[in-house]
Amino acid sequence: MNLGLLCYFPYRAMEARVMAAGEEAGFTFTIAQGRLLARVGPDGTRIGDLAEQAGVTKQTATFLVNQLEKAGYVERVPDPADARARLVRLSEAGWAGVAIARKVEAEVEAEWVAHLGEADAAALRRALERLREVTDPYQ
Amino acid sequence: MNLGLLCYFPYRAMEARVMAAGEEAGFTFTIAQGRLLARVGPDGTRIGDLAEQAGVTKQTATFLVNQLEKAGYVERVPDPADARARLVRLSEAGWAGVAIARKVEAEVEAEWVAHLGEADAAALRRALERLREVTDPYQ
DNA sequence: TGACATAGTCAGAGTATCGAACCATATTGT
DNA sequence: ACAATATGGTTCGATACTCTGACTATGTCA
Repeated sequence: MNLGLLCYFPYRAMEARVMAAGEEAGFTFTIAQGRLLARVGPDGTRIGDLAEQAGVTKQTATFLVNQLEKAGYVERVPDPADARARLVRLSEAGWAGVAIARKVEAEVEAEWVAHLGEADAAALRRALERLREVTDPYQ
Repeated sequence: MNLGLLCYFPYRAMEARVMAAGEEAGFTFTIAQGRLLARVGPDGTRIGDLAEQAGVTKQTATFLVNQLEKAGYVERVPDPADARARLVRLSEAGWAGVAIARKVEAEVEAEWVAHLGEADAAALRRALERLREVTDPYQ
């Protein structure tokens, strides 16, 4: 079993738990929409940056942000730093969704830490952060 | 940054490298097809098991296996243990594709080990394997 | 033997994704 | 200054993926 695939299980489990909690709480966004929504920063994020971080093309990100905007989770505002760009920002409903996601993420992570033990969990985090240096071209 | 998301970067990087190598070598399967192909065991695997491991429904797996079968990467054979079931088995071309994937996986993993150091990489693997116990319902 | 469960497929519809082409604004070189 | 080029984003068209629901065939169990 290669390390990449071993990384897949926690990732998938976390995403499934977060999505289930979102649905439970009445949020209607899809997985693909959620992946973008979770990456919108506190002061807004450009479409292109969302696309890079989520691993999709700009076109796909545009499409998904359109859905999220129609559903009322985000809004587009001009980017004061560049007239070509627009910032995607969370609406109140978007913030509520992200808040639930963060809460569930913390819960799941606590379960994992309990399973691994504090020390091993901390080591895991450090190793993953270092691995990110060579696996995330957009960090 | 939550642990689930930290797991996403290596997973995505590994998949991208493997897919790129496959394309380079003239293989034509898509990402979704590749995810199934990579999970076909040496003696064949049932559609339902492929679906569970890849995280899609049986219907989707049926669809993807149809594509893979048309493309000549797999074949369906009766499961001697259960007349309802059929085993998906790799064809010669399928084996060739998987062989390349395994080779690239090993190369990428070697890069990661070089970056992390032997000891930390081994610890990472152990932690991920233990995490799998609570995040992979189908192990 | 009948009721129920399981493995797989088919059909239909919705969602996601990409490549190509395009517009508007920035940046760069001369 | 200004042409050439790069960048951020969008639209369009085509394709791939995925799901739900309904169905057949076989297995299991009381």
